[in-house]
Amino acid sequence: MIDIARPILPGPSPAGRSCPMMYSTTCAYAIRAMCRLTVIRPDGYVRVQEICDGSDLPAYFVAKIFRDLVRAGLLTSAKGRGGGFALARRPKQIKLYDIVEAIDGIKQYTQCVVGLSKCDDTQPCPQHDHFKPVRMQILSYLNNTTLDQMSEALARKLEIIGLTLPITIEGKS
Amino acid sequence: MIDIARPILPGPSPAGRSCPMMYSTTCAYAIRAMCRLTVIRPDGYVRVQEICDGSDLPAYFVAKIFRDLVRAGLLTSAKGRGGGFALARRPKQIKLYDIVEAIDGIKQYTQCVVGLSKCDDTQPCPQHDHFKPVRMQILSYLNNTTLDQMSEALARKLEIIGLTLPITIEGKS
DNA sequence: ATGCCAAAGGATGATCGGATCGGATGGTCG
DNA sequence: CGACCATCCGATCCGATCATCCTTTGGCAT
Repeated sequence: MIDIARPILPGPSPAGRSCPMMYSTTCAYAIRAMCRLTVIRPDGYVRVQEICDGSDLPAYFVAKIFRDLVRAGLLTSAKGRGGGFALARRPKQIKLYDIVEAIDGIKQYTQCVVGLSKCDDTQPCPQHDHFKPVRMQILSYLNNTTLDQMSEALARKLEIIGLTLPITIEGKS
Repeated sequence: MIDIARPILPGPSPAGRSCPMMYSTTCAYAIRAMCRLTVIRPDGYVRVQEICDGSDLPAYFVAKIFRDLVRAGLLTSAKGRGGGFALARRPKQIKLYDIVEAIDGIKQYTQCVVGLSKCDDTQPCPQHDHFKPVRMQILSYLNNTTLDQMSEALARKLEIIGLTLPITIEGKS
């Protein structure tokens, strides 16, 4: 089994909140789960359980997240035997940006870093100008990274360490 | 009074969590409050109330945050009349990195973006490699931005829009 | 010394995101 | 048709974060 540690340890943390740097925990789950789905079967339905097996991804929660992704148009779903979730588009056509937009929204990437909603107009913001290039690079990263690339990277790494996801076609686990 | 909107509107948000992009809400408060402190009086004690007046900064909460910053060695404090909080070092010597480290911690900037604690060793991570340059730029931003610069920018913007912080020396509000 | 003042600290409540569960819905296959 | 299967949906629990209040501590000035 894959020994993937928990997202961010709560811990005692004299200094350190559990807030991730860029993605919410939910969004990180979404990204990882979609990558695994793509690796397992990029063009067919995959059950949630199949995706989460052998990882620390919480199946119930991933199912809920996937529902949101269906509404967002990134996934399709099918009930009943042989059902599950499938990509709505080709992996190359799904950008990291799309996933983040669907789950976390993109307001935070257009808003002020320190949380002032109108720092570019009349509201003073201590770092708006300096931060702009950083923000640009992040957005560029989100826009230029595709599910195709990410799942490719994941597959390669899994191969290197000698692990395989439960790749099954028309079969059961 | 300054009409500074709340950090991130909760709202109905079909897609969007209230989690800021990089800093926790608490950390954003810390940054803004320290900037205001610096603008008001960079080399003396300033009362919390004085800092928060005319802003949306929650005074009680800022007071609590400042306590942590005292423990972290970024601020000093003095009780009684004429007391308050003061910078422990010159504004040029205080990096944005220091504030973030004290409040949010820096684990998130060294960890994997998708939350895998050991993605660089044996754990597969779908985007570790591609994200590296982005992370580098963010860290560089945090390390090269000083309180001096930020408060300077804040002061300039306040001036442009014709607002002044309650700058009082030895006086009362 | 005494009174005012401001931070220190603890206790508490509100809110939100993360996570779980049970039943409803609807499709598939025999 | 009817049993099974997997998503869908709502309700809910939990913990951390955010925020407030009140009491205590200690320093300054008169």
